[in-house]
Amino acid sequence: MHTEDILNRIRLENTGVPIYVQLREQILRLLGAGALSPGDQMPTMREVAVALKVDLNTVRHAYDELERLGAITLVRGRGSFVAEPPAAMNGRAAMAQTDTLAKQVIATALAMGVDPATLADRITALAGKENKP
Amino acid sequence: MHTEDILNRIRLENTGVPIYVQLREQILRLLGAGALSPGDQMPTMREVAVALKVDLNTVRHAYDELERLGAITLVRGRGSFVAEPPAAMNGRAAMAQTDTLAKQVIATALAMGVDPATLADRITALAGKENKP
DNA sequence: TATAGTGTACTATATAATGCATACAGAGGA
DNA sequence: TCCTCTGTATGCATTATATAGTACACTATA
Repeated sequence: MHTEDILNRIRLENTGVPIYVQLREQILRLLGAGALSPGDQMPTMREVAVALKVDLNTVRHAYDELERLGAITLVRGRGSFVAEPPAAMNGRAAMAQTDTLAKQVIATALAMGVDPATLADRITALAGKENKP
Repeated sequence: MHTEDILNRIRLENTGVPIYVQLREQILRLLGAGALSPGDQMPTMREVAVALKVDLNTVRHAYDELERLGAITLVRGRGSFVAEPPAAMNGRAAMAQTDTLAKQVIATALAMGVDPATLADRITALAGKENKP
């Protein structure tokens, strides 16, 4: 809905994982879950830095990677905005890519002793949490 | 099951996550999945270092944390051994583990431009096929 | 006893990450 | 224009991470 949703949902932990990686992953997840729509303004780098009590450069590191991944767009003087979805969603190539990733995930799940079907359910639940009905 | 199972299943990636954290998490998962039984000998620190081409000190960092978490026991001059299961790893932790993997998969999917929900459907479909040989 | 294999413990070096402070440059509104 | 907000860019200090090399302490076995 609003940028506050992003800020309120990010939780930084002390697990040895770099802060900018945690930011990158969690924001990616939130955007995928539909917390913001393409074109919506992202929370300002300074907003994130202040809200999460993290350095501006650390936020910038995360935002830079998000832009490199095509998830957001940085505009000097204006702000950061959610990019259009990667356009790869249509076509046969996308299906092949999805299947490849699916097989990979299944292999990982089996190696971990996790039931793939259960995992799939959780993916659906976590990814669809904030989808607008 | 042998220690080689551990070595063969560990995959280190270039995602900004420290190597010792990747080792810690993946070994934890493998042990939780029953790759080795309590009392079994873990791969030697030097074995891990050589097999994965990382420094002995880095492996030690991971093993130290695994011991601190109660997952393994380090015995000087003899080796490292799988500790008794913390008893908590079987109930709730399994769900948490599934959720963690689900979140990782979602992040990966988004980075690849794949819709998580679509991916979940494909996982269900493909897993159903392969589970009935 | 002697040897090989184990975990343990340092030094040293290089790079990355983080925080803090200080700016600079472009966009947009009063 | 002036002001404020934005992203962008430094410099500096500190800590964390990773690698390399060397050595020590302990265990088990030949």
